[in-house]
Amino acid sequence: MGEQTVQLDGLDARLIALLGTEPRIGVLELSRRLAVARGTVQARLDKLIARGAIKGFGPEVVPAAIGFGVTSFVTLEIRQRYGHDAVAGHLADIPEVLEAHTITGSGDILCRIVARANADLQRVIDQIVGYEGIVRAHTIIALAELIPYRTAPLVQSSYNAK
Amino acid sequence: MGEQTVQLDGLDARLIALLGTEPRIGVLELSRRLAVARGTVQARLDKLIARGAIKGFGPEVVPAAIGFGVTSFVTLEIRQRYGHDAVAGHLADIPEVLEAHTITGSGDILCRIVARANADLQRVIDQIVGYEGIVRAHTIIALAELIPYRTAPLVQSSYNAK
DNA sequence: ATCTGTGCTGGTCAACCTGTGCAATCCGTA
DNA sequence: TACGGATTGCACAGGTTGACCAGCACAGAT
Repeated sequence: MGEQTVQLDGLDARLIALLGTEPRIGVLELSRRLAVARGTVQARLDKLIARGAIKGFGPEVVPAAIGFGVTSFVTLEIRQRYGHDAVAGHLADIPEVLEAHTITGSGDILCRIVARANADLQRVIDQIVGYEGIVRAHTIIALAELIPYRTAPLVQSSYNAK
Repeated sequence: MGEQTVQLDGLDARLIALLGTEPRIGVLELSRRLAVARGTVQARLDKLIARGAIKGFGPEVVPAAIGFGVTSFVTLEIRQRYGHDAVAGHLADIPEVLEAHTITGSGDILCRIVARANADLQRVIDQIVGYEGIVRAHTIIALAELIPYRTAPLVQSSYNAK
């Protein structure tokens, strides 16, 4: 359940866009801005959440703002017989690992790491490769954020107009 | 303003954690769960937001749930004289580009791309490399999400206990 | 043409929450 | 000991929520 895909329409898209710009807004205010009935907004929101299109409204913590100014992408090569899951478990224990994916191509896992500074990044990477299931790590440091993570344009482009 | 770093304490961390698990919760309910006064919760939240530690409470849209099941990481090599900004502008026009960073090492820009399917990914990449400022693209496809994007463990580990 | 399910509308209701202001209290530091 | 900053408890008015309902419009099925 929830793993299906949802086809958005214009109202859904406007709703998400509006919530994106003014997140703490209420359902009533949303209905006013969108010029629809309050119940409609409630129903749409419920549906989007129920179907998994919207995961949640969690506070978006900015790592850089709480002292983790260095972002890096690390490609890991793993010892196959250990399996991805075991390695994933190891990575999950390290708070600085913000996400991890298995990937195609050279390297087996790509993960996003943050650290307080370059020297601190070294510590984190040492911690990662300290696990015997990991053979090697290739580190790429992010210098500047050209496009911060966003989904708004995607939402806008993804609905088929009524 | 907002680009400084904030030192969290235990209450901040608990507050963020609680908001993470139950995002639609109100300030009053938060204060009850944390066993502090409502005004304190409000003050803390305001401060966290004002200092940039929390960027917002936007709806977290799941690309996979609205039809974009393929995630990939693309490394771009650019023609230096065009400059990063021009390329960033081009990338920003493509909705499927969810984020982009300048990076160290081989390649100049790393970006995260989603697409409806592998064939669709080809279309998006063609669109990206169609710009003359971009020399080459190396594509890595994400097969599975071992660790979905998270900041909770980071927040937990980042405060110095009172 | 009629029926039917679905979604939207506009309205009501009681209960609750928010934003705001204020005086009192606590606590670390000068 | 005195000060400033943070926290607490309390109060108020106004707005919001969740739940409900009847009416209506529309598309598809009969």
